[in-house]
Amino acid sequence: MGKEIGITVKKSEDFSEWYTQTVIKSELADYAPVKGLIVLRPDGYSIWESLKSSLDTKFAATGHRNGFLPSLIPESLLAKEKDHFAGFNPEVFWVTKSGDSELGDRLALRPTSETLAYTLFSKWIRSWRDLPLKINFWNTALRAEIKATKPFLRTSEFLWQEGHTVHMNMEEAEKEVTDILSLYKKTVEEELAIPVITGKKSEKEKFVGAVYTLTMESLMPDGKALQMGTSHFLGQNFSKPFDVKYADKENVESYAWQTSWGVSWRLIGGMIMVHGDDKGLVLPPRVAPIQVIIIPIYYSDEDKEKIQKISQEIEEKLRESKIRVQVDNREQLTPGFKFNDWEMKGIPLRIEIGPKDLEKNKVTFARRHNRQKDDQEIVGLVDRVISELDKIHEDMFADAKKILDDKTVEVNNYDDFKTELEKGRLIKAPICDNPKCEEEIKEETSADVRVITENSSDTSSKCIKCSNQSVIRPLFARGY
RNA sequence: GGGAGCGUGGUCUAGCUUGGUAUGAUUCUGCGUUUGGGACGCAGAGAUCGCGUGUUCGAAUCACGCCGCUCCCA
Repeated sequence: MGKEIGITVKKSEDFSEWYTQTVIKSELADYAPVKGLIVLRPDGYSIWESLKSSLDTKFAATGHRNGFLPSLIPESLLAKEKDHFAGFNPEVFWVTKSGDSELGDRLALRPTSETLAYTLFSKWIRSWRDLPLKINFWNTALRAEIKATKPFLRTSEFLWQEGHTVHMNMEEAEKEVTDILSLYKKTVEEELAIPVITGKKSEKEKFVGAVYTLTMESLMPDGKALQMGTSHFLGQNFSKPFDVKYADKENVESYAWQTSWGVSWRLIGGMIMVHGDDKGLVLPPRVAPIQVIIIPIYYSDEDKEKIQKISQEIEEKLRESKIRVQVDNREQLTPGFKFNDWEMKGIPLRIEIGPKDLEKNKVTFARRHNRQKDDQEIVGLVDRVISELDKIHEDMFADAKKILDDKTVEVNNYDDFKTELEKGRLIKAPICDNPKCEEEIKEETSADVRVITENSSDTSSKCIKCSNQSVIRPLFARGY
């Protein structure tokens, strides 16, 4: 008995079902009453807040400020940049009525805010003294997902941040795009312990309306790549239709150079997939809503009093050192149940305190990520908890990095390409500069160019599709 | 775009073929005993059987329509 309480499938056997159960049962999120929408519960939101605060600190340090935009965009605005509109139109939710009366201009529930923000930018920017303009918005975007929805990965409304900047020249804008990508990479690696590969998107996969898109990608355990964040160099593609102009020092008007970039709660989905196991969630310590859970164990009233007292003392000390800690004092549950419960919820470090430990002036550490247990002296405990949490983070990152490295392979022909793809690999393969080849590969294998890394030019191989001389060696995979 | 499955207390589920307002477990509440890897006893709570229409004396069950959810493949 009891086995049905936790996750009922193995991660390696039914990944999709495992993912859904883990999200719901660990109480990160739940389904909303509308298809394709989810509700973030406090544990899920807490992770998002950690990411938000980490990003906000970095944004502020690089001169960005936060603002807020409305969620409705008139159709006339959204349609101003043609490619952009064509790209987003199929998944736009339209508001056509207020009460019973039809609206004149349909209103879009923002799928992204470029058009709205840039209308404002053209009002705000007059001279070179107004630049650079660096603004970020924490909000949600709505993109209708009719089929194949999945919590955090593919939902019709998602939490994200979208940054928008305006610069005097191309160099500065391009530097911004690169800086943001490395800021993203740092955040994902240092907060979520997820290794990523950075580079450029292909022409085919770039953001509609951008000159080029930088991306960071990671590989999930089911062999699909997940785009974890993007940073777009927009050039003057938007400043022209939206009239974002400034007067330079010689009072000559020119169009500004722009960027936009974003990460979403998809990062949480990636974190669940990369680190989770058959027992459920495994949380990276730095974003865990609870980092340390203390389980008091006792048999007699006498023990109970003693152990609750020491548990509380340890809790207070840890809390003084800014560790997110909680004592599980639920009396109706046995320690065994609590162990399983907190493991399903992914709490990185569990401290068990019972009579046997106290006799030795010790407590027991149980680590979630590798399930190792050992004794620890109570003296100096706080310092050891702090270093243990750091070590857990490093371990988790190293494990994930090893898997990513092991699963990244190079091939030189189409047959090997297909074989490796079936094994769920991230594949480095040479292709020519004919966009048709990329397209046909996608049609035939459903794998696409995920990222073109730096130094990936390769003119000495043959395109895996047409056998003509290759140009680059990008990374391919099936994507989410 | 194509296909499959499902909808019954909070959760999982029996019943549906062969119509008679619902089975069991878990959860929840109270009391007591318990507590080192998913404890137990007793008492109690909790369901317009996804929605609508029809057939019928009577519908979870039959018919038709609708809605929703999940999964798989392109």
